[in-house]
Amino acid sequence: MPQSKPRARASAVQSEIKQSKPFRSTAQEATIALLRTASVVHRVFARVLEPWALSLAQYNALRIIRGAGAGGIPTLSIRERMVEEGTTITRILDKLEDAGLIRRERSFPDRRQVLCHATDAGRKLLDTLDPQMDSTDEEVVATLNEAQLEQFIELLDEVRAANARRGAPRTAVVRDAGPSGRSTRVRARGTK
Amino acid sequence: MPQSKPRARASAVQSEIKQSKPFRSTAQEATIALLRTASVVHRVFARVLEPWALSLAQYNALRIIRGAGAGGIPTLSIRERMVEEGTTITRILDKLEDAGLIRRERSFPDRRQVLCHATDAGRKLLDTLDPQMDSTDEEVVATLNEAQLEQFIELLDEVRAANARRGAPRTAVVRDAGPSGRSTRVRARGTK
DNA sequence: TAGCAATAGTTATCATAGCAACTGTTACCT
DNA sequence: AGGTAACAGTTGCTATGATAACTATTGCTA
Repeated sequence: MPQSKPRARASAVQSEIKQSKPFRSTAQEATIALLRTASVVHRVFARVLEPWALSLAQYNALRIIRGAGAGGIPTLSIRERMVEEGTTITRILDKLEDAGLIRRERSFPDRRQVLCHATDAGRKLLDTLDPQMDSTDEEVVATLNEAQLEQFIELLDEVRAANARRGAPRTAVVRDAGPSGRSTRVRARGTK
Repeated sequence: MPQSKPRARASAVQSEIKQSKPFRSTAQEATIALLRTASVVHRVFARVLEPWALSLAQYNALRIIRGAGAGGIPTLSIRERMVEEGTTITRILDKLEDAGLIRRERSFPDRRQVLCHATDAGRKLLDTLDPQMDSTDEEVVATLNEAQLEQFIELLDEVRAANARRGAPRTAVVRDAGPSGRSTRVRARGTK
């Protein structure tokens, strides 16, 4: 892989973070731009949700639960669908339940599962929030035209797909196998 | 910008998070892709740094401090240059100091400032880490060619620039371009 | 059918992000 | 000078993220 070529174009990130020296590579500039941009956009959404005392993670979970409909949805299924596949799903749901936005109940007959349902209050809150969040989506990327948007998504998808394995959260891990080699529990995610 | 048109191309994000319905808009798909991708990439870097018990934020701070050279650098200048412009710079530096990687001292004659310097141990650690981190930068975006990389960076820069104000941390330090040339700290919220 | 592993979820611990309130220091302005 | 505002940085509080250890239930299988 060729290291950075000298770059002609002025760099926004470079001036923003006041680096005197250029990035060591175009690749580095890209990764930094990605992380910085996501950080900024994350805060934009957080600001929108702030008046309702909802975090972005809570909002996402709530939307997933509403999307599941009357049948409810088990806890870990929610986690799989979260935007940031955090491992803290239980506490997020605790908060939503405390706020009266969702309801949880053990499922039958598989009593291991806990099914989550949106309450009327939860659905009502989302009805209020949806238009604002939709607008925010549009505003955040408003500087890009349709073609650029498509490009943007494709580039992001490629990068994410290429790093999905290395960047997967660490989940269930081994309870040491021992010499028998009998019981290696492997990562539930990132296996294929 | 028109709301979502029906989209032909298969969506990676869509299948990953198991949405049954399509995104409500292309804009939404883009914002979700951005946040998800950054989350994955962040973890990739975290994994690389994990053996040294360094967080990505700590690594960035350390690099900034090393870059400042012998003169040292004041605390808040570090924060301005951080990739994620977090407000927790003091505690990040505490950890680096506890680990013996940096040294802090009150500056003279302006005794408000605290200048940070990299120790020999800090510089040595970075010398070890730099090649690995450089490789990781390359690996993360390895699926993109140079032209795509440039595109990627430009799109990210545009989105970030457009949201910089709304997405700024609340106690952001704003270098006011006022005639006096003095810098002023304002609350991001009431500003402009 | 006894034993063990896999699944579903919770809890504990630690580190970090975000905000706001606080201390100490310097600069400005009259 | 003296008062006030601005600056530099720290600390407390709360929320979230990452990981691992734990309980309870179900399923496999020998």
